[in-house]
Amino acid sequence: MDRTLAGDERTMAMLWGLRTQPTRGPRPTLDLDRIAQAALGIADKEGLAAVSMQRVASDLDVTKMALYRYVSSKTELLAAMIDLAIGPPPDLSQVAGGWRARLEEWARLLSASWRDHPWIPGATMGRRVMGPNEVGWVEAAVAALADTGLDGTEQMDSVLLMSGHIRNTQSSSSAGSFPWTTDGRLSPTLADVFENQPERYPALSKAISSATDSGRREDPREYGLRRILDGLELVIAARSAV
Amino acid sequence: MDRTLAGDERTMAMLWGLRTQPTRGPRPTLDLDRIAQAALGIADKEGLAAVSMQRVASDLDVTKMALYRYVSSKTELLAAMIDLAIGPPPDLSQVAGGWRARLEEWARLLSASWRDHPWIPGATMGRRVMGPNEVGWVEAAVAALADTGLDGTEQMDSVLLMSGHIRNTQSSSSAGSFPWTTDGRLSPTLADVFENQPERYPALSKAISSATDSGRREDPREYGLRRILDGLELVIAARSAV
DNA sequence: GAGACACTGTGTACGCTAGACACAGTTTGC
DNA sequence: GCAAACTGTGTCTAGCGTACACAGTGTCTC
Repeated sequence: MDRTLAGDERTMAMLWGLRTQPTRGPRPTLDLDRIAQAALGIADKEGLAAVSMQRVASDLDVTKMALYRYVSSKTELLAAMIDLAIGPPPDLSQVAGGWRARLEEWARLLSASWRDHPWIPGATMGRRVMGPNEVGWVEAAVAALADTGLDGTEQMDSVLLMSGHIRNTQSSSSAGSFPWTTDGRLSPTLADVFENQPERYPALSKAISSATDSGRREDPREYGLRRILDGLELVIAARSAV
Repeated sequence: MDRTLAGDERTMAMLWGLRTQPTRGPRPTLDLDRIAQAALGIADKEGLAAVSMQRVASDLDVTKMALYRYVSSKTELLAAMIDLAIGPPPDLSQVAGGWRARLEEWARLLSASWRDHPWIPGATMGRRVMGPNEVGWVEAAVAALADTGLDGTEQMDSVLLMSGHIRNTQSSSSAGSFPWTTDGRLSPTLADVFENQPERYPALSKAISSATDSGRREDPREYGLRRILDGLELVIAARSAV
């Protein structure tokens, strides 16, 4: 079990399948994949908060302490669950249209994949350990930028920018707008502020009323994505002009 | 205390100072602001996880149940703490250079403000209620875009894009790069993969080695910000050309 | 002034969490 | 055959958010 490894490195070894499995002892009734699968099912159906060691264990008909034979902490279980949920990366090499079309497809696929796992944005904030699937998605996007003239740092920063945008627009609500909304509608308190005290937030009040007037509700994710890709196109054009 | 209001609306009423304070009864020893301040101090010094009702209460020399006289749940306390941490929005009207210079300044100020509260990105994911300060920051950014020809929806989506980027690059690490790092360094396991099995992630391996070679570590936040602003500039130019 | 009322902070209790540890049972290598 | 290594279980602790009953305190009404 490589108990000598501490924390992150132990988790890395698990995620990347570097565990040496024992020869002696009783046959394990579980394996890491079944555990991660069970946790994933709970998270998808009932939300991330419903995933407790107890709950996962009971779904697998074992006691919660049995899980600790396969996973050193809940954090580690979540890491396994996240990489399982992210799933294998796509192959974009057949997408026609150059880097931009590939990144668009990449974003579309990533977003679609996350739609089934709405807890992912929240779970993938902060410091954590990446699994092979997640790195694979990064690889796919970086590969799309390989021949653009961007250097390695720029390629990775571009992917970081893209994936961050997907995460943001996936999370803040299912529609992906500001979190002042319940079901896409303004809270009564805020609606009152914008309507009856427009001088408090003049630009915002105006923007909101013009937005509700026109009604043409474009997807904030698409909007942001287009801006980002436009921005990338500029720097890429600059690089290849040199 | 407006007990009739449920959940979010109750929290809104608190954040926006719409609570009717009672006349009878003993003098309260606390007030919402002191509680939020105490919670904020704990979060800044010891992280968001250290903020428990017990801990906040003991810092204020009361029992934890006393806090529930001022706050209906921990979620509500966090909302108050977040808006306090975000702080009053800046006045950008004196910034010269048009919308782009204003948004750059806005991003710089927001990022600087969040630097003292590294827990904010994680705490502001998911669904929640916005306070007056947070709305004020949005107002400041929307105001910068008021005369650009963008419609209300586009203005708000642009601000969402900007703030999301700040949050992403603030959180994933203090340096703001991919979360495969401990102290900005690759984990031994990943370093091994990229060095000894470059065929597994060819584009990424190449990008990483070229990045470490050049060493010119540009800030991923600045990089992304520039791309976003460039993208916005394009659409704004298109709007004003019409 | 007397009482009702509304509010205060406290103490106790409940169900939940992650995880440490000791233990008995099972499989394998020597 | 026996020791070593591993399994799942049961028990335990410390902590969490929060519901609820309670005694004390201030004010408003009569």
